[in-house]
Amino acid sequence: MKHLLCVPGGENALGGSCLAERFSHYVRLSPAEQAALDRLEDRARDFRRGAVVIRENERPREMYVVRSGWLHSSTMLGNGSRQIMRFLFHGDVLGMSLLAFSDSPETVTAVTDVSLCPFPRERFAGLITEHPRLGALMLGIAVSERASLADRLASIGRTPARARVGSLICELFARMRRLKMIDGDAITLPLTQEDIGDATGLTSVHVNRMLRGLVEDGIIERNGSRIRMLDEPRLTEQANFIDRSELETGWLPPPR
Amino acid sequence: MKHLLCVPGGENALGGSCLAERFSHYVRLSPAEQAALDRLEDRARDFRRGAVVIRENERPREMYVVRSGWLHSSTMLGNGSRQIMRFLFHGDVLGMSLLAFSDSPETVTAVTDVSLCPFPRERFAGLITEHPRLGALMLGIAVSERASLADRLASIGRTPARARVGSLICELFARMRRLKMIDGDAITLPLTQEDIGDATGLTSVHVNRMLRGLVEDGIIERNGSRIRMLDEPRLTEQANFIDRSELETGWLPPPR
DNA sequence: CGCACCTTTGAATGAGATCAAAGATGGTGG
DNA sequence: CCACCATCTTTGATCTCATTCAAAGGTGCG
Repeated sequence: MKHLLCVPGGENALGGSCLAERFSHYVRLSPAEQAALDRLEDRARDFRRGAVVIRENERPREMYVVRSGWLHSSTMLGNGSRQIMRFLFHGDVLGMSLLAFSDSPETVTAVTDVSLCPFPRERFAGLITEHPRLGALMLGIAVSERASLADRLASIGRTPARARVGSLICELFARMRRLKMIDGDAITLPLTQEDIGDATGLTSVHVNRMLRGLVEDGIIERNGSRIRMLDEPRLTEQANFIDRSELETGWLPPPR
Repeated sequence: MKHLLCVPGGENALGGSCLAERFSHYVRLSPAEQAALDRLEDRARDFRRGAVVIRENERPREMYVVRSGWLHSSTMLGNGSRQIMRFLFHGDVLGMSLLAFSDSPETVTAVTDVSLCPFPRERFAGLITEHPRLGALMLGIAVSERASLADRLASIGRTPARARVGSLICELFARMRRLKMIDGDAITLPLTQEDIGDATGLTSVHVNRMLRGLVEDGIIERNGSRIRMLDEPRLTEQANFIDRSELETGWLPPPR
């Protein structure tokens, strides 16, 4: 399980900011925007597998963009159980809640070793003042994350266990495919069945049985932490999964 | 069950835009911002109880701010069941998903008669270009809604039925109190127990039993659609409820 | 005043949780 | 390089919370 670690030197990624790379999936950045984004981020910071990057109820100092590795965001309930809200990959923003709350409502944990590009909230405010289109784009990203959460809510609130697990698998495949983190038709999950349970509102025991059922029905194949997709259309349909990774950019204001 | 209907004439609310009123809860608007907001909205539009304002998978033309009345946003699953995501009150924005998707991922339905202030997406883009602080504020609102969804997700995914119902009641009390929609320590819910079930991931039968249990334990009191809160601290604790209606505005860029 | 819709209640059923223990797996240090 | 230990997966048995099914009260609107 190897992941890119820190690239030394003043700049972050190879020649540009992490956020710029993410944004450029949606729009063609103007030179001025590109330059402003290059000034946004601090030097990349690394965390080990299991490290807590942002802790619930604490006051994060910065926001981050994922450069490499997996993370998840979760909350801890009073009764000791955990709900995982979302998994974060390359290009995902963490700590956005800093734009609404001084104390973080969520814990963000590194699932693998990760490298993150940090940037302070105030500098971000400057960025979107100078470049409103980028602010609008970030708003679009926030809205789309809200929709993903809503999908997961419907999945957990209104579908049986098998569909919940299926839906998570579909989502991971869709997102990882888009990031080329997929190997043919298989992905590697650095997750325990307990993690999957915490994301789907199930116990690890029951997750095990559901996975097993999906294998028996020839929908997926597993060995170790590797999952091969055998019948994606069927799983997508059984799980009510809808891919929302496309972003509508037609309404955005012009660049500066 | 009476609600304000349309105010005829060129302007929307009494001397200003609905969105301006919402924003002014968080920041003091500059004259330029105020003026721009006044130009944002079209004439208010009314819908009857039960009307569908935005339909899933269709292409909404505009966004709206709630001027009066209740609505909820929901999705319909393939199996015919419904998940209610969120209830919308005075000042809430609907159709924000238009900023990320061309097709709406959610249905928005009027729970009571409502009056809404519509504004087109493109004009909104112009607004936040001229006034980046308002864009930043909208971003904050989107992020805070995401957090509320996350809270509900944890509630549904990881707490028993009684706590789920309790959490919803706490949320409604907190939000309605802030909007002065509360009468002493009681609120009026224009919801059926089926609606509550669709919001909490339960059946109406079980919602009934849970409400009944809360009454028996002296936590709430009911008659008809009226709910009186008798022991809010206890309910808040049992339901793991956290009020997130406060918004952090310290990071916002200066107004124009 | 009557009908449609909502609430309430009981009994039976079932999906998923809990409890317990036996295999796998893999990372670590000797 | 191997052995050991911790962690994770798998499986079975039992239990429980919530659903389902069914039917009897309420309530308010037209």
